[in-house]
Amino acid sequence: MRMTARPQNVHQARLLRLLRDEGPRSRAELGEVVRLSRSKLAVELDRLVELGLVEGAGLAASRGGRRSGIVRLSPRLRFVAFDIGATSIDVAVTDGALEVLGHVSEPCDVRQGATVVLDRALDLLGKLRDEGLIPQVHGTGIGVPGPVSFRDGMPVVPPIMPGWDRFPVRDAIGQELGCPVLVDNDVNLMALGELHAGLARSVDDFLLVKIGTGIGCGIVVDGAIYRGVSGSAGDIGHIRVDDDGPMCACGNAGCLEAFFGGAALARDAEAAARSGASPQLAQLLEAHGRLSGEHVATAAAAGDPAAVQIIREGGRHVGQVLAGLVSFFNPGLVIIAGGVAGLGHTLLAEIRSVVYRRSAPLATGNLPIVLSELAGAAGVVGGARLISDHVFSYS
Amino acid sequence: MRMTARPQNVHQARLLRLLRDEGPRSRAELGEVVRLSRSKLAVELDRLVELGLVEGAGLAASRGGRRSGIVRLSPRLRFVAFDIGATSIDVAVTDGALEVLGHVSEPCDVRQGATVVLDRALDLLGKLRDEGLIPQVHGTGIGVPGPVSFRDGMPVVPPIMPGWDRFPVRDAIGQELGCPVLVDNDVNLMALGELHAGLARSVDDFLLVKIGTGIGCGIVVDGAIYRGVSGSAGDIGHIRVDDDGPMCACGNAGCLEAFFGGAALARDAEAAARSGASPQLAQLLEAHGRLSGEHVATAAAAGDPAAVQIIREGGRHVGQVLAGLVSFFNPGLVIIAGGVAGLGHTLLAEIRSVVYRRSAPLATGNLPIVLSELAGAAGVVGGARLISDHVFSYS
DNA sequence: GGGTCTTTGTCCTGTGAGTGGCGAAAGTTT
DNA sequence: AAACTTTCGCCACTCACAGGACAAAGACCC
Repeated sequence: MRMTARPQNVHQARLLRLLRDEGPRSRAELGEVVRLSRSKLAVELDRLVELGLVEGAGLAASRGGRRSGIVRLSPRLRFVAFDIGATSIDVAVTDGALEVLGHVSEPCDVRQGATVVLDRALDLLGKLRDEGLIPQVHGTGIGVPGPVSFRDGMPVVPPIMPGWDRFPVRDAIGQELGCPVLVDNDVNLMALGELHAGLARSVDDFLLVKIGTGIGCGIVVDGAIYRGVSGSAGDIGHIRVDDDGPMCACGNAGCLEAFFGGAALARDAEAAARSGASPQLAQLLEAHGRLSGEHVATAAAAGDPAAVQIIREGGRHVGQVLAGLVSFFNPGLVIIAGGVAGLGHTLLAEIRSVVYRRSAPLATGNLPIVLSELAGAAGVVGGARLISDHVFSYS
Repeated sequence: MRMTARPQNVHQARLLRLLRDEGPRSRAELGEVVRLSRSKLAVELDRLVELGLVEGAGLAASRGGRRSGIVRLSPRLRFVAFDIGATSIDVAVTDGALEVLGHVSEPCDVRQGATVVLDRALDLLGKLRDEGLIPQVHGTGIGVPGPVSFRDGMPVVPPIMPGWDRFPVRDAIGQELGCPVLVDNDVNLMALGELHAGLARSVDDFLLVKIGTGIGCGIVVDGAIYRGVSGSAGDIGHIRVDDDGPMCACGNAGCLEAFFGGAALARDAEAAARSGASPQLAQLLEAHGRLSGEHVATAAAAGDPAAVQIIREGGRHVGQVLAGLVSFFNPGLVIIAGGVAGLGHTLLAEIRSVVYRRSAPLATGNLPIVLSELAGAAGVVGGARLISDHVFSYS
């Protein structure tokens, strides 16, 4: 099998990223954007066509003279993204511009171990392949719900992924699919997704806070993921909120997650149901046997005061931590994502209120705090972006 | 007057930074480090000699054949650094390798306003000039104790610098000295100083926490200062520690600075003196009229339990904030600096204890937390480094 | 419909930067 | 003193790139 094509120099890489992010362009327009002579541009484009990465696509409208030829990424380019969550697998296939062509998802407990879960993910990919969506895979991005050694392409001592520690995910999937593979933390991928297709498109430095089973933060510095020296940057779930807070699974008291992680939310909701503070939640508890964030969202949307109160308090705690991080990091945007983003504007309003009150004024002067609009797609788009940045690069 | 020389391409810039950081090198050794053919290396070095930035310096020891010619930065290169503190001015002159050749310091209240303070700084520079230390100034780095718009080269709404808001420091000094000038926050410059000459030389991502009149943090990402979108990154003095804490000048309660800034330390020390809890501090208070961090350090060194207790509690609060930042940022090193670094190992031990206990294990796995060893020089070395990075670059 | 102007794409040649070989110079080792 | 090693200047050869000339394609004017 032929190795998938890669750009041969920085100019080709630049052109590929341009076509990916800005869409098809006429040769004339490309000439104005990149700083290359007409001859060299033509040569590089010809080479990209030869590599099968780029192709002509008709003629552009005239700008007063001869019509210029439009150039686009080959429609046969395919990136694959696996978004392994704590309780779900998402698999998607995108074209070269990272538009999602197919997306399947199924519940899956990550605690079943690396082999089982990855096999399941490959099965799902097979479904998409059967639909004829995938002539060839040019790269695969994988997100996992825990800390990752990006260099090694494997999880390292992940707290909620037994059986995954130092499992060579990148190399195993690379072997299987015969394409470049990169592995990263799932929150980082969501941040990349927002950078590519979401509200962060024009922002260089921002934070994405994901509140779900756990609470994590993707950090983007200068348009790239910041991972820290051991790949655990953004691990904000166990930042201390209050010494007198509830005990956390990590052994300390008063962690953010102990206040507002998935388990904490269920705990508080069930307490409100049992104490009689919330008839709505009591009803939902009886119907489902247990409660989760979604039930709280439902109850709050129906006007249940206890549910609203739970969300408010959670938002306040998230806001307290976030206020400190905003003062420290001075981001240009903060995005709130994860299952809990369904809690909507009650949550957002509370977070905003705390952050705007407690962060340094210069840092909040022009700081939007918004809910993610990508829903489930952020992770897989981010995975595609991760590997596409790699494939569309030249070192 | 001729414009000071600058490198003409990236190779020359690389060579200059190499000679600055690694010291004089033989042409043969340089050839092994940079990826250039012998001929091109010779050409670029010749041009640098022509520009007056580099010169030959005899022959290296033989490595088994003909001896290679040693090359070094011109000994006539000079960088100037102004470190404007809240209550002091430091002015230093360095050679091309950022070795401090002359350093003068005097007390000066920054609240006298930009014109007065900068004139004073220029006077001090005049002293050094009179000593014949400065044939020509190739660049000047300036640190000020407040937020800076790096792009504009001026302070922006600095809380403790009345009369400095949007004063064009960079352009004014550039006009005066006729050389490139950059202005940055003083904490950022200390971080750069540590990066160049301190304990962070081999670390790409680290934090420098300065505890003095205020509390701030320099953030280094990938070997460069991270400033955030509005230049206020690292402003950690008003991160919330405890809702029930003392009121802060900023209007909120329980800020880190309200627990352990310069004013808070004096307040607690004087309270301990007056309450009779500390005879040592009472004595010092009587002798000096008021107390500061240094007095607490003196008393603690002499074994005064109340002073030690003050330091311990301060360290705990700093540690609580820092633990969160470490989890978030996952640095490779944390340096504690500022006047309070004189509090020494009592402080350090307490900070370490809290951070190692409360941060994510992966982030603290191999995280040194150390006291700065550069004392007063960090700021000026950082200033020289800032402008030298700029002058020794080619865009 | 024809002529003129504008824009785009291709071809081609001149230029200039950079590579690498060769040999002299300068040391070391035997 | 001879043989080997390393360094460095010189030089010719290569190759990539810029930019002009020209052809193709279309707009606009009369």
